[in-house]
Amino acid sequence: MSRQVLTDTPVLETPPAAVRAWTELLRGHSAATRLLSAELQRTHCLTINDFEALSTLAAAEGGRMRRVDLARRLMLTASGVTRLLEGLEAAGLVERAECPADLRVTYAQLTEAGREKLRDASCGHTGSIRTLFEERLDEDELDTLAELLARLG
Amino acid sequence: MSRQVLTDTPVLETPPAAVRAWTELLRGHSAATRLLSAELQRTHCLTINDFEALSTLAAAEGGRMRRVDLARRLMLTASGVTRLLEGLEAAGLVERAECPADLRVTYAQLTEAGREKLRDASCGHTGSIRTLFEERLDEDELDTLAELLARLG
DNA sequence: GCTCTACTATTGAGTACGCAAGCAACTGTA
DNA sequence: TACAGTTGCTTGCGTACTCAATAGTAGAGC
Repeated sequence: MSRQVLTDTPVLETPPAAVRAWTELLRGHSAATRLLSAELQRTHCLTINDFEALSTLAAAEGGRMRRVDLARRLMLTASGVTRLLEGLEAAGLVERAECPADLRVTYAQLTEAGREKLRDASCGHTGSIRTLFEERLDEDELDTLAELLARLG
Repeated sequence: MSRQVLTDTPVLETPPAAVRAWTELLRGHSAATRLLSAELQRTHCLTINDFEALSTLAAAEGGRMRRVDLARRLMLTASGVTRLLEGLEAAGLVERAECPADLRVTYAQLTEAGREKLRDASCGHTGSIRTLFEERLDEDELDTLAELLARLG
């Protein structure tokens, strides 16, 4: 059996731009997530998705959304949203509301406590986000980044 | 107790660019990850991190890295890498190698089977990535995206 | 030589998802 | 009215992580 040949790697010398973008997306997401998640957990006992859910509901008309729409918005599966809302309901931040027009659907309804929790957490969390991103990218770059990423959804 | 006041939301009308970039990062990552992960799992029984680990090792000198360096590269914790490599070792794709100079460290060493698995999976996975990204962004935009994301790590 | 601190790696416990399967309610077709 | 297909939601189960605690090793200061 011959020893390992000395060629370093069978991989292309310069990977396609798409692959670089993908690996940087993975790394960037991990880095940002780890930092912001730890901060949010420490200061307000919320996960990132908890916060995103509260914030999405707050922006929705009447502070309510069908669970399935919330799932799509947060890029979760239906079961993912069930589990996420379990926690928020247990904490009294969100409650269930029926839909008289369609008995299959139940709304996720932001409570007053939820709105308050969001107000409390919002300022600090937004601050963390801005610190992280604005330290590294200027305003134009952030716009560009947001616009390019949006096209992946 | 008064009825809910009619103001729609207490949130700023236009969120700062950093916040938009962050939420689009979350959404873009979810969308891309779900798609590519399902594909890779289906075609080669690998998770995204399995693939990234193999590919990172293949690009490293001698096909080996200290576990702690691999962790940093993949944006995982030390324990995360232990668990990830457990699976790859069990599958015979990676093996342990001692470091005579420092008894604390053990290398993760790509095996020939691992190199082969990577070759098998590489083409299809790269294809999926390119399809996903190049359908939505052109070459310049991909470069820009990669560069901007890289600054978050 | 010793001691103290820092680093590498593993393990146990807990968590946040996803997928597959299932139930109930709606919709369209005949 | 009856039946098939779709949609909204939940549940059981598996998995890929994390953090906290632990053990062994290295290196620096004395």
